Amino acid sequence: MTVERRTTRRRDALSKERIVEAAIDVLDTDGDRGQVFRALTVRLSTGVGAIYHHVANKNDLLAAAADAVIAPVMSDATTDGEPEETIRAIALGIFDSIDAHPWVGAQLSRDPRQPAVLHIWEGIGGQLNALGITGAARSDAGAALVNYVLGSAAQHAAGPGQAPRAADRSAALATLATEWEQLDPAEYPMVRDEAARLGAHDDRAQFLAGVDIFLAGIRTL
Amino acid sequence: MTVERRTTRRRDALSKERIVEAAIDVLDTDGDRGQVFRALTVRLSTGVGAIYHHVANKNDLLAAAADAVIAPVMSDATTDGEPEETIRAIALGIFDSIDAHPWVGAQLSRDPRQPAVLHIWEGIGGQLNALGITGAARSDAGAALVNYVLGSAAQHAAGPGQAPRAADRSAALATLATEWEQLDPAEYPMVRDEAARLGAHDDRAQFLAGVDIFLAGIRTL
DNA sequence: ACCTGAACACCGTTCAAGT
DNA sequence: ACCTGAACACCGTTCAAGT
Repeated sequence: MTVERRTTRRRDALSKERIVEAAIDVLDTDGDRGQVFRALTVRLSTGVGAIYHHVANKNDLLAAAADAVIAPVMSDATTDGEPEETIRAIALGIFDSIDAHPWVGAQLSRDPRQPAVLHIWEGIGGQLNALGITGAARSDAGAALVNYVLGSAAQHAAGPGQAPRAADRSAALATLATEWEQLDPAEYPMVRDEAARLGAHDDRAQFLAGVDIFLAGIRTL
Repeated sequence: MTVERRTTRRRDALSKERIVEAAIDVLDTDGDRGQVFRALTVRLSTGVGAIYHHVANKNDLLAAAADAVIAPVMSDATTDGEPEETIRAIALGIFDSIDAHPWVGAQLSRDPRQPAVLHIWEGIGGQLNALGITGAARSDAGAALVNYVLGSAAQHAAGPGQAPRAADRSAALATLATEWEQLDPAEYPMVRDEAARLGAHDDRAQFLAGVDIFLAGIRTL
C-alpha cells in the first residue's frame, strides 16, 4: 500500500523533528552519557554531518528533546479547573515525565532559558495569575515553584530508585539505608534518622507534599 | 626560616586535601568543562597518575571540592538563634557560595548522596527539628526546602547574571529581555511579562522570597 | 607507597567531497 | 540544499616504568 511512496523516495527525509524523536529513544535507552550522535547515525542510517545540518550541537539537541517531552505534558495538564489543582497536575506531569525520561531531569537544570523551562514557567505563571497573584509577587511565587520542581526533578533523576526493575530499586534503597546507618551520628544525625524511613519512602508522594507546602505558603502572600 | 623543611622535602607531599584545594581554584577559574586534571598537574607540578592515587575519578574530586566549599558554610550558618532565621542564613550562605563558585551549583544536582548534599540536609533538618517538626513531616518539609535550594542554586549558576563584571551582567540581562520580548505572545505571555521586570531583577532577593514562602507554608503544617 | 607521563579511550564537532 | 564519513579535538583514565 505504501509502494508509491517507497519508489518516489527510498526513505523519509531527515528533519529536526525526526532527529529529536530518535534522540528521545536513544537517550531513554543509553542516557545522556552514551554516544548520542553515533547512536543517532545508526538509528537514522545517516552520517553525523547530516544531523549537524538540522541541529546546532548537543545542547541544542537535548534542549529540543526535553521540550518535546515537556511541552505536551504542560498543555495536557493545563485545564480550566481549580488553579491549585491544576498546579498539582502540572507538577505531577513533570515529575512523571522525568521518571520516564531521567535525562530530562538533568537537562532542565542546565539552562533556565531553554524552551522546556519557559513552558513550565508559562504553565505555573498562568495558574498563579488565576489565583489573583500578579506583579512581583507572581515572579517570586513562580520562581519558588519552578525552582522547587526543577530541583526535585534533578534530584529524583539522579537518585537511586531510578533502577528499571522494582527489585533493583528496593535493593538500591536497602544498600543506601545500610550506608547511612553507618555514618557518624555526631556529623550526620538527621541523615541517619532518615535511613530508618527509606523503606517506606515514596518520592512521588513526597514531591507532592512539597508542592502543597509551597501552595500553603503562597496562600499567605 | 623554612630552610630546614625545604632541604628535608623539596615540596609538600600530595594529599587529597591539597588536590581538592587546588581543584577549587581551577574550577573557579576555568569552570568544570575545562581540562581540570591537566590544569591540576600543572598547578601541583605532578603527573595525572599521582592525582588518581588520591582521588577515584572526576566525580569524586568534584564531590569532595563541593563539600569543601559547602561544609564550612553550613557550620558557620548554624547558630543557636531562631530556627527560621537560621534557615534563612543557611539558605543565603549556600546561595552566596554558589554565586562565588558556580560549578558547585551544577555539582549539587548531580548526586543526592554526596557529602555536600547530606550536610545541607543536616543543617536544614536540624532547624526543622528545632521548630518542632518531626517524623514524616520533617522528611517532607526537609526534602521540599533542600530541593528548592538546590534547584535555585542550579538555575542561578546556569543563568545569565553570572558574568563576572556588573556591566556584562546587565548587558546579558538586557539581551535576554530583548529576546523574550520577541517571543510569540500567544505561546509565552508570562515570559514576555517577566521580560519587563528583568531590569530590576535580583536573584538573591527572589531566592530569599522563595525561602519565606516555604517557611510560611511550613507554619501551616 | 607514591609518583611520572605517554598512550589510550571516548565522543562531540568539523570539513572536504559527494549527490 | 542536503548528505556522507573520515579526521580531528578534547579530556578523562589507565598503565608500565620509575623512585
